[in-house]
Amino acid sequence: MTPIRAVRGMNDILPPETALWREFEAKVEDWLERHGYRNIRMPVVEPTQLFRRAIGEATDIVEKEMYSWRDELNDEQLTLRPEGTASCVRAAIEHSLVYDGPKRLWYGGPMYRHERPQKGRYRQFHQYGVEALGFPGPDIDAEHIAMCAALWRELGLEEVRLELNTIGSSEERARYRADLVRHLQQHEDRLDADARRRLHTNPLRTLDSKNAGVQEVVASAPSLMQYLGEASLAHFDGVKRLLAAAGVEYRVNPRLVRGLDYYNLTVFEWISDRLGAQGTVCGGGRYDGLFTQLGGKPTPATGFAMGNERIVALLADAGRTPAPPVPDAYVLWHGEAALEAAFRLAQELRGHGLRVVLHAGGGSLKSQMRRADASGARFALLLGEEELGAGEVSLKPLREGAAQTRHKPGHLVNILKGA
RNA sequence: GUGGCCGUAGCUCAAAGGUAGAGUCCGGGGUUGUGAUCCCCGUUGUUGUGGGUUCGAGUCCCAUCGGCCACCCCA
Repeated sequence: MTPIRAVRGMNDILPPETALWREFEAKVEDWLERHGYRNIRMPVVEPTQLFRRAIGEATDIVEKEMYSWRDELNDEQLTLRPEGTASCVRAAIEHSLVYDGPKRLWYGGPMYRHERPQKGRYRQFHQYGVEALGFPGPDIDAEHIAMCAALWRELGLEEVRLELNTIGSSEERARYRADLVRHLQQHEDRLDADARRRLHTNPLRTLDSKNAGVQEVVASAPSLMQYLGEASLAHFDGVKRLLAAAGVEYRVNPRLVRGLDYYNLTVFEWISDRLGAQGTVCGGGRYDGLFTQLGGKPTPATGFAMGNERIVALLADAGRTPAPPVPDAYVLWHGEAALEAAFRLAQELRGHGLRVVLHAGGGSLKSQMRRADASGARFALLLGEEELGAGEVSLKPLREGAAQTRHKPGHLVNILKGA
């Protein structure tokens, strides 16, 4: 019988790597709560229409990367969420979360995109998402960026750098878009297939094309910055000023555009050079239009998401794997009669808050001892050895080579706790 | 979705068309300080899968699945 394998691009995360994940998650969630963000949890499955409306029909995600199907029982079109912002805003509208004022929210969990797997890109991957709903000013944009900077510092990731841009309002973008399309069409012979296809669907995306010929055409194209009005420029200035005040370094990248249609004004990306082609560790920006796009009241908002696999990869790369928890005692037993006593002893010690591993299965005393040593436990407790008196337990320190001693079970708690 | 490289024991890797191996791990035993080191013995494979070429295929060819990398895209 051929064994069943995991679905392509969807990975098991195994010990000891899970220890690194849990440490990362604990640090991130502490950091979020410290910044005043509260946890929200949304379903993994949403109506397909949510993402079509929020992310945009002409985006790669909606065009070809969503896990979508028809639930025949209810005749509904459903989709495994490819990102979290749409769900979060949907929930905010559905439950009138901003009715009594703006909200700072965070969530975490798996996202699904049907892409070809490669390093740092998987079909099921994990994100932490952070959304600030109902805040209009550049201060909240800067807060998001600055809190990221703080997180990288706390995680010890010094090499992550910030790229920043503004993409203006939808009106400004529309005017720019028309001129950009005109320019691209004048040089259509030098565009690649992708750029041509996007001419009428998503021309802004050609700005960050890696194709050399396309780059030349883009270099001579008008710049979006020239189309920005006073309000947009002031917003961008506000963000930059606060970042400077907070000592956050950034590089303005005028070609930085986002792959999701809901963004406006501020957009940013945190990038590492140590991850190969998938270097973006965190990305986000402002999305003032999304609430109305999804049928809610006009509500300004900003947010960002980080790719957990990529960040954990950076942590692992830096050799930051935490030591596994060390048991206080490993209980061995010699003979069936001793198993019962060992079982009871282990239970009792655990009841006192001690970490106790009971040897399972048989094996020679030597192999049991090897297990005890491999477990990292501080002490081995042996029951049922011939030289021991009735009810006695032999206690052997595994670390510092001290002599082994004999005890009644009642004394062990104090010894193990005191040591 | 397109292209390049790669799939041999649980893990790390040998075997350049001619009997599938080593280290590690795991199990048993010996030395020992009932643990480490050291010594002896033992288990582990449809060589990813399916076809083909050949007297003979882990090795060559085709397909397929999976992995890695790049394009693409994004977190």
